[in-house]
Amino acid sequence: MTEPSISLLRILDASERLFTKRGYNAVTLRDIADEVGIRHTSLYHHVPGGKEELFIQVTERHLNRHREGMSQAIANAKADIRSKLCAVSDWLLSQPPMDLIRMAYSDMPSIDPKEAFRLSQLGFEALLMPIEGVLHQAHKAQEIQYSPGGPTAGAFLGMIESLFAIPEFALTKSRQKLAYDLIDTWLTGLLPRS
Amino acid sequence: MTEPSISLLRILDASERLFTKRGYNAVTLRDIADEVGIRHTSLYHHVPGGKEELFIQVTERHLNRHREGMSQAIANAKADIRSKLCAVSDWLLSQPPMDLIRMAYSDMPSIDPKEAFRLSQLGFEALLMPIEGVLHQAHKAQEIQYSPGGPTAGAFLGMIESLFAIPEFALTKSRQKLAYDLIDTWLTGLLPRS
DNA sequence: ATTATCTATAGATCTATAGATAATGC
DNA sequence: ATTATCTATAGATCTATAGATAATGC
Repeated sequence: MTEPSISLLRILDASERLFTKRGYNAVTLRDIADEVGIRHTSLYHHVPGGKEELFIQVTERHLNRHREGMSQAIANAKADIRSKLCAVSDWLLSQPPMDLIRMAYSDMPSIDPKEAFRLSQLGFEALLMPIEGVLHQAHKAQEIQYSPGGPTAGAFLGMIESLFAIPEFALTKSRQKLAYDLIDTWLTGLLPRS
Repeated sequence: MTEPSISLLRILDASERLFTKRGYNAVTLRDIADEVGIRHTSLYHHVPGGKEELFIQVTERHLNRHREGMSQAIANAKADIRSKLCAVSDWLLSQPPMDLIRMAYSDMPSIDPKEAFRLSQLGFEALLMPIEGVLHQAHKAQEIQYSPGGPTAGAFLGMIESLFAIPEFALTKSRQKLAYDLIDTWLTGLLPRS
């Protein structure tokens, strides 16, 4: 594992910004090169595989960071379920939107199926498994009612990510605070507690 | 308002299938023409504005159908909040995934900003307003606790749409049933009711 | 006569390669 | 000497237009 050069890092960072924002197909090598400040042909010196390899490297790196960030957030949070979920939410909102539906329906069909499968797997491990773990833990501690292996972890992710659909100018509170409200509601329920 | 011809309808249907599935940038006019069974140049006879007009027409039509379908679902459901939300969920799952994040970050930046704004507005009216209405109604009837104008409606949408991220082969139950479970949890809360 | 499709083609853009030139490291 | 960038260019693909040909409606 050799250290990536500064140039490569700048390329990966720019690619990540663009790919995560607009998706694989809406980004061109020119866009990336422009953002780095070089000609687009120079990208091939660092990433011979071109656009597809760039996307795969960047997505893999991003998902690994997510796995790391999620487990850190969970480990450092207080033991109760609310603290854990808020920590996960903080982490998710600190990163660019992670749109699993776009990944599955739009990005992945455009790349090599084998790599697509591997990345999907990694996405599952990095994003859903940690949440599932938190819920499972709380379930074992009899803190919550919940049936494992269901759609709950994915739904939590979708709920938090939905905050990215609110445009900046329409935000009255920070996304973080909105997320905490959502988590509280999710824990206690919409129905009044007699 | 003249009736659209059969050919135009087939073109719009094919476009809608492809655009909703893969997004604006991942679909080419060739893809659409292939699915219809004509040459891609023939599309211009029906839609002179080309790809962009096609996308706008199709998205507008889809969102109008959503507005109609949502309000129908809500109107026909029983009066209690759970029935209303389940009806909304049934409707949403009967349609292709509606990925608001992809729309906002990937599709919309690729088209005329004025049209993008109009479509976003329409999306808000068609999808979020009806859900907001259901919550508001239930709040007035003192059925639920909830603060209007917040992220709740969007979160509900994100939660239901998250079920589309589960691949077909991984589904143990139908998406519909998974959705009902999510709604129940959302209403009563994860925390045990004493 | 009108409507719908086709062929041929222009022009733009995109990914990618080859080889020349500049910058950097010993 | 090696590494990173550039210029020039090939080849593919995409959107779009013009004008010919076929199908349809009166």
